[in-house]
Amino acid sequence: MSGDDFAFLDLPAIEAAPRLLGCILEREIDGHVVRAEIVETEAYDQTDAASHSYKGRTPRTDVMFGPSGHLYVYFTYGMHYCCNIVTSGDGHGAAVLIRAVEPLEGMEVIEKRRGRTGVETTNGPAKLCRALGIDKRMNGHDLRHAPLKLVVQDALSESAITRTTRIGISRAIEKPWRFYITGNPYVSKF
DNA sequence: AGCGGGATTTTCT
DNA sequence: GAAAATCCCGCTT
Repeated sequence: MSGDDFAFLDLPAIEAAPRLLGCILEREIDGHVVRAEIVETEAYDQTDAASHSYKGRTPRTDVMFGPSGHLYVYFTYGMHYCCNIVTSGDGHGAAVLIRAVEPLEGMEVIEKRRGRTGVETTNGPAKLCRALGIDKRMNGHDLRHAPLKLVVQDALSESAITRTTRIGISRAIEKPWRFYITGNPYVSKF
């Protein structure tokens, strides 16, 4: 796939989130290539009390208001990074949190970076950032380019996707804006 | 398997 | 000063 593969990221986050399932993150790190399939996502947008962008544009959330297809990385709990893919074009303050990925290539590199094996390497938003070497320096990165690319795949069928409420938030907990590939062992919580 | 607490720092009230 | 889009360890069933 090529060209305007990223066009769907100009849709609202709630529509882009399920569409990102099955897409691949390709990372060049430590002289190796690591590839992982996105298996769990959550949508956040400016009308949403749980979103970092809810209260408007700030230095922290600046990237969420920028062009789609870029990476929004935030730091939390004093030690963890989590990453989002910015959606809906300019000015809307929306993004999709990547909550879990399934390693496809470079598992040795991932396990070494994590100090864990199997599903424990990437079944959570901060875990996968550690595994793929995503931190503050990656904030704002355009996913069209190395060393971290989003490789868009065909949309999964609706029957392969489970939709539920989001995890780890205290506001707008009722919104069913979490999506995951049904039965995938790398999903953070069933 | 499940619960409780600690780590540790940025951001907002 | 408190909360935070979390993770890991240790203790109890």
